Amino acid sequence: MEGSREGARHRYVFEVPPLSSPIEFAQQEENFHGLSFMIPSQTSTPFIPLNSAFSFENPNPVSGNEEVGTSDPKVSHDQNFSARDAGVNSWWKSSSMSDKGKMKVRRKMREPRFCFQTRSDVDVLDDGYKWRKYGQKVVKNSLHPRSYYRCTHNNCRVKKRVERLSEDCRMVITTYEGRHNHSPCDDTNSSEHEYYNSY
DNA sequence: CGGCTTTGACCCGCGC
DNA sequence: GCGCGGGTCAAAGCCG
Repeated sequence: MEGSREGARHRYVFEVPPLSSPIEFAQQEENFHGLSFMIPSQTSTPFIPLNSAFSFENPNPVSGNEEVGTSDPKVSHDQNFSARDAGVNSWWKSSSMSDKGKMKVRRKMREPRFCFQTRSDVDVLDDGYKWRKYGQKVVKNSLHPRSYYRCTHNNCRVKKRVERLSEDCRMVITTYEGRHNHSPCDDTNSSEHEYYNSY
C-alpha cells in the first residue's frame, strides 16, 4: 500500500476558492521554501493543493511558538489545529538515533512547516514525492488517527502528518515539515538544486 | 526478496 | 514529581 501512489489513482475533490488560489499564494511566498515541493514543475501527476484552507507557518517565529493558522476557522478553532496540535513536539526532536530507543540529539528544529486542508477521499495526497509511513497515532480531539510519513528519498528528512477532521471525515489536514532536497517525481534522478538552495 | 505498513513500546516535553 | 499527550522507533507481517 502506498498512499502517495494510491493518491494518484483517485480524484481529489478540492474546494477551490474563486479568489485566492493557493497556487498564487504559494508563488508569492517565495520565502517559504517548503511550499515549492507542492508545486511540481511537471504536471504529470497533477497535484494541486486547491483547498479551502491553506496555511503557512512563519519560518521565523517571533516567540518560538510557531503558529499554524489557517484561513478556515473550522481548523483553527474547532479542531484546535494550532501549533500545539500540529505537533510542536516534533520541533524538539531530531530523528538521529544512535542507540536503540534512545534519542541522541534533541534540539529545536527550524524546519519550515505548513499545513493545508483538502477535501479528499484518500488520506495521502499525491504531491509527486514518495512517502513511507512510519507511524500512526490516535490523537485527542480527533476521531481519526494521525498518520506520520517520511520522504523516502535519500537524506531527505521531510515529514508530513495526515489526519482527518473529526467533524468531517472527508476533510484531510496535511502538515508538511521540512523541505525536500530533491525534485518531485525524480527520486531516482538526483537533480537537487532548485528546491534546495534558497532557504 | 525487497520495500512498505502496522502496531505496540518507548521517550520526551509540558501542564498541573 | 507525575501523568498525559504526541512523535518516533523497530520488529513483524504483508504484498507485489
